[in-house]
Amino acid sequence: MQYWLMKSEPDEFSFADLERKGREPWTGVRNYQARNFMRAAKVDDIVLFYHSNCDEPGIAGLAKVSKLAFPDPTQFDPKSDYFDSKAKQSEPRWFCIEVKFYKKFKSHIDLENLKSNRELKSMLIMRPGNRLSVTPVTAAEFKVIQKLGS
DNA sequence: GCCAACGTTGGC
DNA sequence: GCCAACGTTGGC
Repeated sequence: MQYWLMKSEPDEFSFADLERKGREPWTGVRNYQARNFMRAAKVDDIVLFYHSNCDEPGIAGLAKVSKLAFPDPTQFDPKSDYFDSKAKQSEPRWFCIEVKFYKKFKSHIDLENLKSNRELKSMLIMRPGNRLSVTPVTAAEFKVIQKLGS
């Protein structure tokens, strides 16, 4: 059982969108390290849903991995923003997982709150300039965050 | 909209 | 395989 933090711009796809839809394929990740993390994710792993590049950056709630990594279909779609001309059906470059809505926090945990917590200093998300859209979270960090959200 | 951080590209 | 140039991310 692993914990992951996944970023999304709420203008594109928000936690509320996930709640409404129930589940969503996490397509469009075009970074090798993030891709590798997704390939390591297992069904029922917990996902912290992070809102980035918005008025209130922070963790909006929890999701769960509902499907193991599979080839991201958007890489083969010339009409998609995420089209990759170098990807082949026989040799996909990019993968995605499916996530499903799990739980809302009582309160949105804003970035300021995360930053002020000493126990969360180690989180990758706290590193300045960190751009990874999928990062692992430790059980200890998760515990602290869960407390902040309840 | 600014800008620091950092991943990727491509010429050599 | 180095590294400068370039593009993107994301908080502010």
